[in-house]
Amino acid sequence: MHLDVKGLAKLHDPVARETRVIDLGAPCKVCAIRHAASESQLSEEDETHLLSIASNVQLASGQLLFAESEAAEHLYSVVEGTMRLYKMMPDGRRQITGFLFPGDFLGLADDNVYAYSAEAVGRCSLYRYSFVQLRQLIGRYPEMEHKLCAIARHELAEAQDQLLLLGRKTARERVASFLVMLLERAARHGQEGDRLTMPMTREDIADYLGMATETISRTFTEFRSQGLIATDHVKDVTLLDRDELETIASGLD
Amino acid sequence: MHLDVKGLAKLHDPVARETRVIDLGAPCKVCAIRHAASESQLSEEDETHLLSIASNVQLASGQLLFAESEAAEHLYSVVEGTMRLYKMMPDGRRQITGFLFPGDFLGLADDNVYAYSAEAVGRCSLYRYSFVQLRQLIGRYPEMEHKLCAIARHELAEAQDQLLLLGRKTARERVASFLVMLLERAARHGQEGDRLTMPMTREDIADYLGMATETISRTFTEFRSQGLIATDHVKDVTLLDRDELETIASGLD
DNA sequence: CGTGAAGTTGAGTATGCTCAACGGTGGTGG
DNA sequence: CCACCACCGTTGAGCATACTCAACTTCACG
Repeated sequence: MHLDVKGLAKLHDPVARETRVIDLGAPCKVCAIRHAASESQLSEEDETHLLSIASNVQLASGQLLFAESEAAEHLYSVVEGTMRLYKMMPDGRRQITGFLFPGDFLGLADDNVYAYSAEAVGRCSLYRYSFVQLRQLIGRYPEMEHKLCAIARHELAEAQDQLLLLGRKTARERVASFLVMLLERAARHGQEGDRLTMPMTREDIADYLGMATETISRTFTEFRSQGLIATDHVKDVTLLDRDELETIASGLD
Repeated sequence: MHLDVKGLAKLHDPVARETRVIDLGAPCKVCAIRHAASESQLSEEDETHLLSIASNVQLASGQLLFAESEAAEHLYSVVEGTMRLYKMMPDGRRQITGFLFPGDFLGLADDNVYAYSAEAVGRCSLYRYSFVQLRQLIGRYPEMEHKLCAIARHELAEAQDQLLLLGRKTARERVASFLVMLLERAARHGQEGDRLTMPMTREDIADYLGMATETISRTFTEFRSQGLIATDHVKDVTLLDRDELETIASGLD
């Protein structure tokens, strides 16, 4: 089905792994707090508690943050940039389980082992929280556990939507769902209008939607020729007929 | 791709919804506690706390417990029988997001709304815990929130495995994965050996693996003719070559 | 302006779906 | 207890969707 030989190369050609970690000094804190708080769903108070144990991590484009089945020692939140989470099969087939944007958390692990690998899509800045310190923090502020639980439940709901997409939707429906989802996400983060920027490659999108890159390309072209979208640049899309795209996404076309 | 017209009928033909709810009297408690505790991953102490707010629900075969996007008022755990969780598309396409067995929890909701519908595969017995009382319980025993969080994280990890299956695995790989997963589950619940019983129909399996029932059938036949499995009855399978099935499941065949 | 990666387009094909017929099985009622 | 019936499962034939392979174009970056 997908004997992607290029994938094999990727497996054995990881981008160097040293991460630039910066302990947050007082001045950095102030400007960074506002940014993170405005994006995430946490209360400002929780943000402040979390930041007290945070350090900052900078990733180069394509750099690996952690790998699947590694011991999970840190929780992360995205400050700036986009992350991709994925699982690999031994022959190089890849399934991207999610894209993360500023305010999103990653690293919640089952059995203290990461369930997926995490890589930076472009340059990326994150906060890092050690689980050890996090547990102490929860000891003092038990309601923070509830927030973590809410994050996990939210991720779970998103994963289940994706199960429906991968198991039962057609190519058109998948791409339409993807576009609508990205636009909703952008709106939730304050971006108004029908334009959106997709920082990831066609291959990333393909591996997220369970398709081949060529089919992604063809579907974009089809949508363009039907007046549903316009692409100023390859990665900048305008949703010209959002209603129709939502109809397609839900399978009613 | 999947314009299943029969599905439409199903949509409007729900099994009656009255659930038999039994408040647990003292004698019932004693025998039931042991059963639930032996199956679930919770400590006996947590079990006891939970049971103090539990009532028992009995479902007939095919009966709906709750529907997607309904207000979530109760958490449930399976005592006996099998549950299927699923999402539907407007035209009747269905994606089963999971099968649940004794000891499993269901009903953890994002935004206080169920993310999926839940139905009994055969006759089914469950415990029901109201979220209101659960919150009080957590107030007294805060570490119980941590257990709920662990359940959510575990569900999340399982959903992500399923994403890889649905997005990137072939028919053979999906069915092999399914069989191996069921056997591991049976083993975790104390069932030894290579035999397992699948209480769900081929259609259920198909909707879980993102395939057509015919392809499920054909794949079982193929596995049988290759000496990988034996089927005494349609729903009773013996895994004759578990190693090979695991190899196929992971994509190395 | 050159080079390599990313994206698009085309042609042919394979995997798994649809439609259809048939066989088995389990549950119900006579 | 047996017979019937509906549902479930299996098998076959043909086909559609989306994949593979390949060539070409565009874009980003030095």
